[in-house]
This record gives sequence, C-alpha cells and structure tokens, in this order.
Amino acid sequence: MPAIRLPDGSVRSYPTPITGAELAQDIGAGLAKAALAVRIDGQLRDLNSAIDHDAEVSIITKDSPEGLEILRHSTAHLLAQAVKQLFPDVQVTIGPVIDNGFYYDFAAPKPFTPEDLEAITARMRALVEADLPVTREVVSRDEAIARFGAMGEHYKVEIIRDIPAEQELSLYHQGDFVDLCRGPHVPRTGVLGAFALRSVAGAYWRGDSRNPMLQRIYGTAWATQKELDAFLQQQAEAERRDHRRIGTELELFSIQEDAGGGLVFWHPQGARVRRVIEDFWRAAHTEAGYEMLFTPHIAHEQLWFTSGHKDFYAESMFDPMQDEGQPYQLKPMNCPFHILVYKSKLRSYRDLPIRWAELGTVYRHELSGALHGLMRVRGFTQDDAHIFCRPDQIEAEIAGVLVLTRKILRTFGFERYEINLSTRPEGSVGSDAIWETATAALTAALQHAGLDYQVDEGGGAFYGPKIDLKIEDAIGRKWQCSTIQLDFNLPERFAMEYVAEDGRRAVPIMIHRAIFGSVERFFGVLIEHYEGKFPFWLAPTQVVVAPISELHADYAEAVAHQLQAEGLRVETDLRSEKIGYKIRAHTLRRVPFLAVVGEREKGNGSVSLRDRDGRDLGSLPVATLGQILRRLDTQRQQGLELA
RNA sequence: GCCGGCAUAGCUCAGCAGGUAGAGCAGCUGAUUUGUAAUCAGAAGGUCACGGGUUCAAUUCCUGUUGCCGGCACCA
Repeated sequence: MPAIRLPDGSVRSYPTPITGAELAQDIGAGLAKAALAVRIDGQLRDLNSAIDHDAEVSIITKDSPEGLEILRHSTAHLLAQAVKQLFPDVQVTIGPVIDNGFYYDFAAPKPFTPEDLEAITARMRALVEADLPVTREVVSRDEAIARFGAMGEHYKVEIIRDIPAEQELSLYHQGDFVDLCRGPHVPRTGVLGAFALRSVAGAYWRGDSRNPMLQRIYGTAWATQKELDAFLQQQAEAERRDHRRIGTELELFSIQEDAGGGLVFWHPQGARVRRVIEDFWRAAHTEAGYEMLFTPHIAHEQLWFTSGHKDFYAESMFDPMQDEGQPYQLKPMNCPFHILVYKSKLRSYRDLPIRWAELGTVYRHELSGALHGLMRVRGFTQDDAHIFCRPDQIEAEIAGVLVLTRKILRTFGFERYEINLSTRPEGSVGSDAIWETATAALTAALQHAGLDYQVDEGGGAFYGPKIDLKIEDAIGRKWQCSTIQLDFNLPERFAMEYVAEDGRRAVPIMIHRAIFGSVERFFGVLIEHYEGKFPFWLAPTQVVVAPISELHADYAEAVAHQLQAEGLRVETDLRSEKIGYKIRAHTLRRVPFLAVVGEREKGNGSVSLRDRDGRDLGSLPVATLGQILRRLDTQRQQGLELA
C-alpha cells in the first residue's frame, strides 16, 4: 500500500502498487500526457515501472533537464532502429546523449551518405508515427550475450562482457528493435519528434585510434519544434560568425595551399588589427613590470634534449634541419630561450622576481586533420612570459598575473571566465613540499582575487600545478586562452640558480604564462566574438570619408588627412559611385564610421557621420569629429557611442 | 594521422551519360556627378588543385599527391 510523496509535499496513498503512468494520470490528464519517466527515491525509472512501496516520486516531463536527456537518448534509439531497418547488415554499438543532442555509432560495411541520412530521417518519422510502445526487459548476462550473438551484434556482446557482473542488464524493445540499455526511456516512440540528423563522421571504436573506425551519426533533439528551430538558428548564427569566412571577406588573413596548411598570412587589414593588439599588450606588460625579450626561431637540437622536449614533445615538433653537420630544431616553445638568458649571468635573490615577456613565434607539427582556420595552426605567436621567482614570491606573482590577465581580457570585452585549478598528477616531478607550497599559493591568489574556480584534481602537468582560464564570447561559447603554469622541472633540468640571502645557491621557481595563448587563435576568437565588427580601437579601417561627387573629392581628402594626423586609420572612397553604393560597401566591411561629405559639409567644414549599424549621427565639425574619435580610440571603448 | 565528403574565374556557385566551360558579385574601361545599404554599358578574366593512367578525345572515369570541410584521435 504505497504512500507517495510528490515534489509539492502532498502525499497520495494507493491500495495496490501503481505505475508511474497511472500515478501521472491520477494527478492530471495534462501531466499524464507530458510524462516521460518517473523519479522514485531519486532514481530515474521508466514511466510504467511499478511503485510498490512508500516513496518520494516525481514525474519527469521533457521540460526538465532529465526529461530532455531521456528524450535525446530515446531519439538515439529511434535512429538505431531506423538504421537497422534500412541497413540490416549494420551493427549497432553505443548511442549516448551529448550537449544539444545525441549520436549513435554504427559498424557499417559502407559509410552513410547525406542521402542515407534523409532516408533514415524519413524512417524515424514513420516510426514516430507508428507510436510503438517502448518496453523494458531484464535479462541474465548469458542470455543477453546469446541473444546479441545470435543477432550478429558483436560489439554489443563485447560491451556486455565489460559490464560488471553484479549489474542488472536490461533490454529495451520498440517494435522489431532491441537494444541493450540501462534506460530509462520514453514510454512510446510517438512522444519523440523535434529532432534532426546533422552529420555523419568517422569515430574510433571506444575512442582509441588503434581500433576500427565506426560511422557516427550526430543528431539533435528538443522538447519542442520551437526549441529545435531556435537551436538550428543559433547554429546558423555561429556559422555567420565563422572567422574563416569573415577573415576572407574582410581580407584579414589567409592560409595558402602553396605554403602549406596551418601557416597564417596576415593581410594588411588583419595586420593592422594585430599591430594594435600587440602594441596594447606590450604597453600593458611594461606597465606591469615586464621586460621584453626577442629570441631566435631555431636552436641546436641539443638544447631540446636538455629541456626534455625531445623526450616528451617530439611528436609535436618539426624534424630538425641540418647545417654544417649540426642539427638545428625549430622551436615549439620559447621557454628554453628565456632560461638561457637567465643563465647568462649569476642572479641574486635581489633580482627576483624577473618577468620576461616575448611575442614569440613557435612552430608545432600539428596533425593535418587537427588544423582549423586560425584556431589550430602550425605556426603561431605566443604572448609568452616567464617569471622567475623565489618560493615566497609565488602568490604575489600569480596574483599579479591574474590582475594583468583580467585587465587585458576586459579590454576586449571578455568579462566572464571559467577558471580551473589543476593539481598534482601521478608521476610528477618536484618535492611534496614544493607542490604544497605552490598549490596553496595558487589557491590563495585565486581566493584573494575573489574569483570562482573549479579544482581539477590531478589535472596538472607533470612539472607543476596550473590555472587555466576560459573566456566566454558574445554568444556564450567558451574558449581556452589564458594559462598560468608553475614549472619545477625546467629549472632543475637547466640547473638554474640564484644566490640566496644566506649565500647558498637556490633553484628559482619558474612560471609560464600566456594571456592570449596564441595571437592567431585569439584573433580568430575576436573575429567570432565581434562577428567581424571590431570595436573602434581595433578596427582595421576606422573611418571612410566618402564624397557625394567628384566635386567634393578634394575636401574628402583634406578631411581624411586631418583625421590621419590624429593617428586614426582612415580611407577615402573617391569612386564615381552613388553614396548609397559606398554606404553599402563599407557597411558590409564593418567599417565603424562613414563620413559623408557633399556641398553642405564642404561649405561649413563638417562631415555627415553615420555608423555601421545604420545610425545617422548628424553633422559634426571635422575638428570635433577628430577629438571624439581620438577619445573612442584611446579609451578602447567597446561600442560606437560618441558621448 | 584515421573515416567520409569536397576542390571549376579574386569571392559565391552552375555545368559536363567523356567532345577543352557559364552566372552573379568583385576587379578593369567608359558613360554618369550622384545626399545615406547596390547607376548603366562594355571588355576582360580559367593549365576546371597538382601528377600519372584509361581513351581517338579527360574538367568529367580510375589512381596518387596536396589542400580544405565535418568528425574521431591528438593538443606533455
């Protein structure tokens, strides 16, 4: 005689065991219709599982996160059912829920084509239409193996063999389809519907590149068609922001087949932006007590044996080149060079902390399949810096890095971060004492800065703990850029030292840190973050002066010169085109301001100003415009408001 | 690196059961002298990614390479 307590605190008693579906029906017809599953004493179960004891029960609908997950999982099963019907010789493997959707991996003799996806989608819709009941069956391990073995589902058999013996095995049936699954699932296929298959791709069995490659079909599923449409629209939005497309359109950069993949060419418009970014970076670092270094791009291979890169990082390095019988190595990192500068003379404890920064271009042999626009390249410039300090200075230095990092990121409009503190992993170098000191210092610095962070236990590098920072862009995507890493390894390997207060030699602590990470990648993130609409201070071309007709060309040039004299990046558009044409052209280029000059403006020394969002900012004297724009530029304002 | 797809003018894309190609935009020339998101006209622009093969004939079919796209794996 179960007494059931509902989430609102009310209790319902029933004379006999009752299923989740019956309970929902008893509460209300609307709920019964929306119900997908039940939670019984915290356990998610199928809707038609029986409740035979006193319990806390809630009905799960697709409006809850759990409900949506079940919906997606059941849609993955629906996909598998459709595939099995259309391609009987395909074996099923796994079909989990992921962010925004699901996938299902199949061992298919022939890869799926886009046309196959359409056919599969159509079959899925038919199966929804058929409204098949979804039922659960508990089976013994031997029986499960026998059944899937008989069906020729060898991957399933392998999965079953790996499931711990004590765990109950359940099968889910819907029509002719049966799958091994923990569940829970929706009660009927008819409740599914707001889904779309998105792509097909290869994926290794069990994620191991030594295993055979399976065919993975990705899909997305939502509670309502409206949410599905919104999601697809958001995907389209992300596509519109694609830095590769915008980069070509705005002539910011290119990657040339003739030169090779992953090697970036900065065109004049992109190079202007980079220059502004780098100038700002240098100024901010100088202000924060850093000195700038320049170091070579190659060095004797031996240096990389000393650093350990040849042992631990060889796969990511280009092969050495020979010169006069000596092997030279293109650098994948800057740190050994900064260490050599440190070691060029004896250092005192009084010299510490030493902060050295370099926009250092490095080359890494990324696998060809990993390359992606500016986000993953083979040659890139790190905004690198190394701090050498005493153990007692760690906390203050980390705090300083955090302040500088936030200051710089905020200037680009990044205010929200996700921060991870990664602690000591297995098999790491360095003493217990130094790991404790360092980890405590990192923690203290984060706490004093009032920053929220998550601890990734054992997620540190073998050479030291680290803080990683992900920035959130304008449409909520997260990008890993900044990193602060302590290093107990390299100072030992290079036998770095300083003379301590007591006259003994001590080993300095080394901190690696980057704020942008890679200038190329950060630029790519900026393009997507701004959708190519750079704030005024970053815009490659800040103003275009466009005359109404040739009669005003001289005046337009005079205005442009005057603004250039203020240090602004100005162009004129003297083409024999109507003003509407020029407006359209420069608006599409995302130039922040267009200064239109005609008879009126020429007459009174003004311009008619308009911004790229189509706002008419009225008429302004040229001198006033110069002042206003100068201020926008130096203040690095995000928006284009003139006030 | 692996699986699949793709590669045609500067860009976006048509086309070709095998008979050496076409549009829009951009660029160029000319006309127009323009008032807030596309003025008109003309000419030009291609080793159909690159190499090999099949064929009387290859941009088209086969094959290798390179690059790109979507994933996977990788990113101490």
